[in-house]
Amino acid sequence: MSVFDPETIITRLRSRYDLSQSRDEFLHFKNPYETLIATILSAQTTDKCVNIVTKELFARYPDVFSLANAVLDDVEKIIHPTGFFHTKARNIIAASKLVATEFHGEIPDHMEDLVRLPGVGRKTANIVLDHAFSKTEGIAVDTHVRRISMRLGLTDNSEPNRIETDLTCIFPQYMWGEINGLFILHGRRVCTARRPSCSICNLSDICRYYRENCE
DNA sequence: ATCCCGAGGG
DNA sequence: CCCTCTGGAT
Repeated sequence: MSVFDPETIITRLRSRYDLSQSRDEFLHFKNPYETLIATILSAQTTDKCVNIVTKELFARYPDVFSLANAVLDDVEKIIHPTGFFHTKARNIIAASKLVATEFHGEIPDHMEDLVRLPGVGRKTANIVLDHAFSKTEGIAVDTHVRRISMRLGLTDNSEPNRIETDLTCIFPQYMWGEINGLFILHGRRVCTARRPSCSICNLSDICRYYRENCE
């Protein structure tokens, strides 16, 4: 058995984290429109914050067409607590306009199209595909996924695009969505940026970082 | 003080 | 590769 056996990694993380529970808050959005906007807003902030502002946002702008015609200033006021409010407000309005005009009001369900929307990078697109369409097309590389992948020794690259290539090569497609969520939870709770809790980590025996720093 | 379930631009 | 945009949580 290879030390990077995907089954080993996913099985051990599954035994530690309940993914269905932690995703609940994020999955409650009714349709792809809500999921897309909420995901764009969720950059660098918490789910709780996004849940609060989207309540008012979606009450006032229930679909792409209403948001496409929204006044920038009004949107900024509503989403202010999420941070980066100016950029985010411009982006969600511009993205709605693009969806309304070029995609007939339907949120695109493919990576190439989603990434064309302002404010949507590969990370956001992956989450929208996974949550709104159940079509995970890759592994969304955020800081947690990046840190864990490099510590375990799954990749030597530091650039997100290349890390994603390495990970999608190591893990079979049906694991992508789950690996994503599990790595993020593990990164927040155990494999933290500073002072990782290696003593309670059940991956330490196959971790390069642990071998080189903690043994 | 430091970090976050980022994106866009230089 | 670097920087900036922002607020909130810890």
